[in-house]
Amino acid sequence: MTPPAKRTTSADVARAAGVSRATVSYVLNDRPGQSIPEATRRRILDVAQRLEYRPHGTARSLASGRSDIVLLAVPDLPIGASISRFVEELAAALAEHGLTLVTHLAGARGRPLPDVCATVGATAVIGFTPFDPDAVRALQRAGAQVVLPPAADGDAAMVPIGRIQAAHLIDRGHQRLGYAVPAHPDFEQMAAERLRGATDACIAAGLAPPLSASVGLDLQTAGRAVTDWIAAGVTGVCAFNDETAMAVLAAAVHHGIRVPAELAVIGVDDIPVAPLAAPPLTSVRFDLHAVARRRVDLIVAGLAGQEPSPESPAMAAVQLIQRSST
Amino acid sequence: MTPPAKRTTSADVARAAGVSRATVSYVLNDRPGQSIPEATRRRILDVAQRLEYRPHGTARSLASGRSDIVLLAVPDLPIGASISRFVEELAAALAEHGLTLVTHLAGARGRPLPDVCATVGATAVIGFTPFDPDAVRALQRAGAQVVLPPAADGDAAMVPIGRIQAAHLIDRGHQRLGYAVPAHPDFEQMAAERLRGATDACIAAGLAPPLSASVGLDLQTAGRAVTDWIAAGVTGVCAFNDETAMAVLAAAVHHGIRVPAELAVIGVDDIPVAPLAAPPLTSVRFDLHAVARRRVDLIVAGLAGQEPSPESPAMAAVQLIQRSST
DNA sequence: GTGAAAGCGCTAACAC
DNA sequence: GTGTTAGCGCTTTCAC
Repeated sequence: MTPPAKRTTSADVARAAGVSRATVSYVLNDRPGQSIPEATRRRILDVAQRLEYRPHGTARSLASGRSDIVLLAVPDLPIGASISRFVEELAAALAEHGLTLVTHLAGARGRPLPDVCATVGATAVIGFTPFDPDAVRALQRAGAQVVLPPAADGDAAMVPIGRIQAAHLIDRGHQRLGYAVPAHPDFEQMAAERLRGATDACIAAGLAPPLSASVGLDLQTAGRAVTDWIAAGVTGVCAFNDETAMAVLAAAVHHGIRVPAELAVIGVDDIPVAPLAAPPLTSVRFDLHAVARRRVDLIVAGLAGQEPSPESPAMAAVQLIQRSST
Repeated sequence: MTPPAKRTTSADVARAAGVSRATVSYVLNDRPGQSIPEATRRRILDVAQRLEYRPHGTARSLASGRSDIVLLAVPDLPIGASISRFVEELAAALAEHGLTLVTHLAGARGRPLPDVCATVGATAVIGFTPFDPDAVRALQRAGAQVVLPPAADGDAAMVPIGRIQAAHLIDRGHQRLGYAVPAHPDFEQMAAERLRGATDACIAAGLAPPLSASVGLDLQTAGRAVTDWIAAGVTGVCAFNDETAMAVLAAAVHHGIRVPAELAVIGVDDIPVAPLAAPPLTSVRFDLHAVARRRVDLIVAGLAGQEPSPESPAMAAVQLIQRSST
């Protein structure tokens, strides 16, 4: 039969160390202002280690009200590997504050986010795209103390990406730009932000805004976009992401259009296969580390009761990876 | 100031419905053998809905011992979009059983898995690659009642993939096969399983086992592998995954080797950009849905106290997506 | 059929 | 400094 595998409880530790459970609690959470003799302290820590004691998070959070669990809601998008880098950064940064990150994939057939939030007892919920006020309210009622991004804010971080892309092409002499928006409707909002960045760059350079076109991951739609662009005199295209960029690339090659001579293409994310494209794809990569830290700061501040936070709007450090597609 | 946002508690529902908390609990969990009048039942359900009552998972699991939370441990690998499809299937299948799935990305800088398990109070833990006995024990002590895959078992599901790949190439007349193992060390185990499948297929067809070579996501290593293969008379290559396959493809093109005429290549996963490769990449896609259901069955059985489960070894339904790289 | 009461493992006042 | 005590929100036996 399955071993019931009794967990080690805080009482076990207390007994083995010859102190009370309260003392154990104090030591393990090293609460300040409880001058406990170093000897006792060490003994308790020792015993806990030896017994492989692991605080029962469930009980702890019930008692304390806090849970130290942060829930990351990932939209059900065909997101690539870049997201896992972000998640990892986030988890690491949160861990430094004693917070535990778990992820929930939003998919329609799974459970609704507020349910998940209530089930795991998350203290904070982080999303990729901003939550609307109703969603925020629902999450709060489900126990979340902090919900990010709060309003239509966070996506401001997307703007610089488009700007960098366009600026790069403009730098290289392109005067008429195209923008490839992915066909997937869920990307719409994000794409609009990035396009805005590209538009800003064009206007700042005295050029016309980019000619945007919808591009799916197939030669059909990509081909149509490419011919339209060429017809309009576009010589450089910013793609929403690398997948879309690769579709543009493939379509250009398919139509006998030389890249980058006749059409330059730049993506976003620097996915693993980007260097393997023909020609290798120029891409833009943003500093997930910085973004993650920023998010974590906001959470920690929020949990500590401070309102939103002082400053720092969109400090997404964006890095350009130049390859031969531009 | 931030609204404290008092949660609706089961007591609130009880009061509003004019019954006791016990009754509310019975109705909401519809426990059998508690013949409760349909009228009361409906009233309680109604009130709960109206009050947006959401059971406090934390308290519930503390009281009941169960938690209905399943933790998926995702290895920190450059896994692509296929994983998110799998996660989604899993979440949906679990939801049907009232179980909630959350994911933890394993990364070294995050918190150790047993800690996460204890913190969220997971009832079951699912991994991608088998856990060794020590890990299983640690997770059990952290509160997990079921841990999958238990031993070096689950990966048997990988074998058919390699088999199908090789069989496809053999079918198309290839007599000498190559196998592209990814350079990333963490894929080693999985790759070995898939290679085993490919080897099986070769032997069954009276051919020599595939010539395996390590291929990173760069032209360097891929190029070396390709020239080695060509020198050895290899005409068809099974790649561990699509990324690796695309590296092989790119290297072949770079070396002026025609695909598929001189070298055919087949990948795994059918990632979004696979059709965009030059030439479009033949791939193998497995039925995540079936795999997910299988996993869920094992979990539900395990949670119900039944041991491992009756049968069904490796029923991964594998589907071939034929494109022009083979 | 429904309610009262005893905890689940832990934290946090408050006494000693 | 350390132990005692009262819950956190819920489930679950056991009376009514």
